Amino acid sequence: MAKPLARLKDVAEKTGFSINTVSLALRDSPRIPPETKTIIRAAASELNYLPNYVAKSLVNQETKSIGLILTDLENPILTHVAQSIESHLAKAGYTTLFATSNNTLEVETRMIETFRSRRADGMLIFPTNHNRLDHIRALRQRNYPIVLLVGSGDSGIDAVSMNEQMGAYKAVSHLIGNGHRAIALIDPAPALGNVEKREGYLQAHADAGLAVLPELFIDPKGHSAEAGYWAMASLMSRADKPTAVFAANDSLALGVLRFCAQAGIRVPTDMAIVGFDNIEFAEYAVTPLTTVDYNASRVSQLAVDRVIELIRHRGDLPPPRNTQVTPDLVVRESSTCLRDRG
Amino acid sequence: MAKPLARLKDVAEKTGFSINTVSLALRDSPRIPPETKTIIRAAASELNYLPNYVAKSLVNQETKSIGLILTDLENPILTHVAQSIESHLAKAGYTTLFATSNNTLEVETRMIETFRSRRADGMLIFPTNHNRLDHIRALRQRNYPIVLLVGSGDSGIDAVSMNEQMGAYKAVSHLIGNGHRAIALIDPAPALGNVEKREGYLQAHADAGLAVLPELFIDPKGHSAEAGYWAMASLMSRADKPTAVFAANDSLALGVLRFCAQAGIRVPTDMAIVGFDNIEFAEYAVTPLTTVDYNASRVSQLAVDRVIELIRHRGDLPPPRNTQVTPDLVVRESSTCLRDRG
DNA sequence: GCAAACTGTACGAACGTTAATACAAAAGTT
DNA sequence: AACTTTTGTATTAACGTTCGTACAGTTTGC
Repeated sequence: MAKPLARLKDVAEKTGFSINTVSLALRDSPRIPPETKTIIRAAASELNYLPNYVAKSLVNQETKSIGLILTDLENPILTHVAQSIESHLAKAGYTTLFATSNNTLEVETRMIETFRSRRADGMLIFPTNHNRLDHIRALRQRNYPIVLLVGSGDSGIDAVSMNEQMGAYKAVSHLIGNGHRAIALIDPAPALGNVEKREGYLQAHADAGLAVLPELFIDPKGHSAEAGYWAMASLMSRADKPTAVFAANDSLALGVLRFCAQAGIRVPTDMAIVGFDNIEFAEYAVTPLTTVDYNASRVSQLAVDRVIELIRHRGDLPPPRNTQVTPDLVVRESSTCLRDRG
Repeated sequence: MAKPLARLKDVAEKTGFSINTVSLALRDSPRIPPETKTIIRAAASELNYLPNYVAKSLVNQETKSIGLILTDLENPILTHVAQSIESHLAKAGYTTLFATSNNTLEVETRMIETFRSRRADGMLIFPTNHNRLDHIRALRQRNYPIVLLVGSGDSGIDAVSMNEQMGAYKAVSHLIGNGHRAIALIDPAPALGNVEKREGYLQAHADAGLAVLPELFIDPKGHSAEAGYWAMASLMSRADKPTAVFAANDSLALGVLRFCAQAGIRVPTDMAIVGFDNIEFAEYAVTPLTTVDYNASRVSQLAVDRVIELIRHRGDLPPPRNTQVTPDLVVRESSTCLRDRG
C-alpha cells in the first residue's frame, strides 16, 4: 500500500480540531460552520487526504462493492455485459470486484467465497451450470443479494437475462418459415446442462408440426469460431446434411461461415445460417449474419438495478424475481428465404 | 451485506476459547495444539464463519486487491488481457477491482482515486493517453505500485506492453517487401497522442528508403469494424488509392475487408490487408487476415509479476522498468506477395 | 525441590473510520 | 438574572481483525 497515507488524525493535528470535527466537516455536516469547513478542507487537500474506504466499510457494515462473476470473456457478448455492468455500477457508486470462473464450478464457488469474505454488498453471477445452483441458493436463503445473469425459472434466485429460449424459437421459426426442414443445431450448452436454446429449437419444430432429426444436433465442445468450423465439418461429412444451421452464438456461426467459404458451400444459397448474440462482426462478416440480438446493456441495467434494490432491503429480501428480456431477430443476408433462391 | 455473518467472537463464545485463540487456531498457528484446532475449526464451519477481509485489511494495512483500469472492452484483445490478468492475480491471491475509463481522462482519474481510497495494493492501467500521465506519475513518485499496459519510454512509470512500434514496423516492412509502395495507415491513435504504430510505419518506410504519402493516413475515429469500413470507403474515394492497408487493429481490418467484399475489390489480389492483435476472427475471416500477434497472456503475466514485485518492496520502489514484448507477424492469405499475383 | 524454560491461552491496544453522546460557551427567553 | 435553547466541538465506544505481551500451569534441569 505504499507510504502511509494521510488520515483524519493527520488533518486533525494540522488544523487543531478533533478527529471527529474533521470527519464531520469533510462529510459536509450542517453542524460545522462554513469557515471551519474551509480550513479543514484546505488542510485535507494539502495533505492529499483520501478517506480510507476499508475503515469506513468496517464501521458502516457495507463496502459499496459488488462481485461480478462471469464464466469467461471468450464470448464477445459477455464482454459487453461486463463493461456495461461495470459502468452502471460505477454510476451508482459501486466498485466492481471482477472474476471469471473459467467454466468450472469449483472456481465459481471459490470466487463466491472470496467475495463474501470481502463483504461485497451483493453479487452478479453468470453461473457455469444453470442447474447446479445449490451453493448460490443457500446464500440467497441467508438473504445475500444475488442476481443471476441467466434465466432460471424456479430456482429461488433473482435473475435477469435474455430469454434464450424465445430467441432460439424466433431464429428457428424464421428458418422453418423460409422452408427449411433440416436445421442443424450447433450448441455446446446442453452437454453442460443448459438447455434453453435447444428447448426453443424443439418448440419451434413442435409448433410447426415438424419432426426433429436428432442427428442434426451437434456439440461443438466449445464456443469459438474454431469449434464452429469443426462442428460444421462434422455435420457435412454425415449422410443427412442440413440445409440450414442455427448456431448458439455468433462465434460458432462465423466458424460455420468460414467452413462454407472453404468448402465452396454458398451462403445463403446452399446453406442458411443464423447465429446468436449479434456481435459486431456478425454484421461485418462475408455474408452478413442473421442473428438474435442480445441486448447486453438492457440486461446489464436491469440486473444492476435489481441487485441494488435487493441491497436496499438489507437482510429481508423480497421474493425472487425472474426477469427475461425478449430478444429480437436481426435478419440479414445469411438466411434469405429458400423460396427466393435461384 | 445481508444478515450478520459469524465473527471470531461468535466462534469464541461457542467454543469457550478467547477470540485470540480462535484467530490463531484458524490461521493454523503452531502455538495451538491440534485438538484445540479441531474443535475450533468444527465450530467455525458449523457457524459458516468466513474471515472478514475488511477488518483484516485494516489491521494488516494491505487489501490483497489490485485495481485494473482499461479504456474499454471494445477491442477483443483487451478482453483477453483483462481475463488473463484476473486469473493471474487470482492465482497470486489478489482480487481484481475492475473499471473502464471509457477513454476519458476524467473517468480514469476518478477511478484511480476510487481504487486508492479503497486501498488497492497496486494498479494496472491501460491509460487513455500515453502522454498525459502526470496524475499517474505523481502516484508512482509517492511509491504507489503501478504498472502501465502500454509502452511508455521514459515516463518514470513501470510498464509492460507489446512493442507496438516494432509490430507496426514488421507489418509495414512485410508489405513493402511484397512490393507495395502505397500503403494506407488506418489508425485512430495518433489523434489521441499515441503514435507508436505510426512511428513503426514511418521507420519501415525510412529503412526502405521510401517516401511516405501523408494522404494515405486516415483517422477512422474509432476502432470498430464499422470505423474501418468507412475509413476504407473514404480512402478509396480519393485520387491516390493505396494498394495495401495497415490497420491498427483487427476490428478495423475486418471492416476494411467487408468494404472490399462489397466494392468488388479482391483481397489480396487488388488489395493487401494487414491487421493488428490477431484476434480469433482474423483467422476465420473470408480471407484469413495477416496480422501482428498480440501476446495477451505473456503481457498479462509479466505485468502481474511486476506489480506484485513492486508491492513486495513496500514503500521503497526500485527504479521503473519498461518491459516490451516483441510481437510476431502472422502471415496469412490477406497479404500474399504482389509478385505472385496473376 | 526450586528456579528456569516451555506450553497454552488470554488480555489490551491498535488499524481509520462513524455515531451516540457529552459538554462548554454563546444566544435567546421570560 | 436565572433558565432554556442553540451552536460548535470533543469524548468515547464501536466495527472485526491481528499482534505484542502477560500470565497461569506444566515440564525440565540439576
